[in-house]
Amino acid sequence: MPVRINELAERSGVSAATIKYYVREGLLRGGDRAGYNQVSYDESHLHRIRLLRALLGLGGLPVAAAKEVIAAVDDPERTVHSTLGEAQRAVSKTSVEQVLAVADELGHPDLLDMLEAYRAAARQLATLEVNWLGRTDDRDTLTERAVIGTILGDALLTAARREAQKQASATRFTTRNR
Amino acid sequence: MPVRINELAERSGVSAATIKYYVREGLLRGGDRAGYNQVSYDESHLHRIRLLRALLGLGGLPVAAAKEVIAAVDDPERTVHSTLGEAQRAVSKTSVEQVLAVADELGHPDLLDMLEAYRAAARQLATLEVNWLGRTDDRDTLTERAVIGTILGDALLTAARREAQKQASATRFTTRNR
DNA sequence: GGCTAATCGATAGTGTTACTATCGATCAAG
DNA sequence: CTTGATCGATAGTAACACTATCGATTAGCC
Repeated sequence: MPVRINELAERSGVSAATIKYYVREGLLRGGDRAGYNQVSYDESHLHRIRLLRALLGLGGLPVAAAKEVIAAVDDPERTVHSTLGEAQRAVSKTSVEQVLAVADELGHPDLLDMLEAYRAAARQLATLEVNWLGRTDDRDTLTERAVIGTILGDALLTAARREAQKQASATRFTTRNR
Repeated sequence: MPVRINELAERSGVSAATIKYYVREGLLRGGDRAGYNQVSYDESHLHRIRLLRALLGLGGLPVAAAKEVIAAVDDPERTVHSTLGEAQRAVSKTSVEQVLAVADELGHPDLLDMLEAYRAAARQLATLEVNWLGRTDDRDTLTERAVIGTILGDALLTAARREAQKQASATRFTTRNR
């Protein structure tokens, strides 16, 4: 179902101007030419825009970082492992060491005491995630799942954490003292 | 040890101009007046700047959100529970539902299958964190720990997750196929 | 006492990011 | 044959987080 830019804009929920911008920035393939002012977009463009919105919105990636992730997904030479690495690099803002250093500076060095628990939980989830990834055999789907698992997984985990904290804090700090 | 703005700038690592900006924006108390062009800052200002940098840097909060968190920390009327809630609100960008909806749109509705595992891990950590919080009795320290636990904990968890994923992906995708 | 350098608060300017709007040329569709 | 959509190029905008400059004043050193 080939469509023109305005319909693509409607379906994807981003403006035509923004689609042009994404094409300019190399985030999105241009449509297929069919005359001087006729270019047609298809399902694949729609899907890509949705992926982009997930990276930029939920993932909070800057456009430049999203571009690199997209490039990794599109590169048929890349292994799943290296695509996943690229996705991780894109979302990495801080290392464990940096976080602990800041905790130290703030006078709460005992944040370190929780590190092992965090690591254990992370290991457990990572195993699960890698299995989730591998549910498909198609290489393109697999690499896409790698970035989705990284980006959406991050968002999902922090959202779940907030829910759990809210719960834990409620039982701890409202039923008893303080 | 009362100091002037330039020394505070040096010690904290942010410029004098930025300190003035933070004061203007209500993120930082002004120093104590001691004459027309004499204002002195102390340890508490230094500590506050470090907290700010953690919120703005590691936490990635916009200045406006950091302001609200700071206000909650400073409000003696607030319970720990509500301060923690404020910190969570500030970092919340997405809910579990939103993330799952996006996964659906992208053609990976089975991300849902991992939700329970994420929730279980989150619950476990949340219990730990709340205990960690409660290691102090001082109310001010307690509320500060609430925001530090939320913000730095988020950063620490995602960093640990990346480490674990890297590991898991390496053993799964480089030793065998693909 | 005189001079230099620092400080004050106020206001204006800057660089970056992610779009958004406008343009003239061209063409599809009714 | 007219109307309206499209094209790519270029310029403009809004928000954000600072950063720089200003004239008035004064601390601190010789």
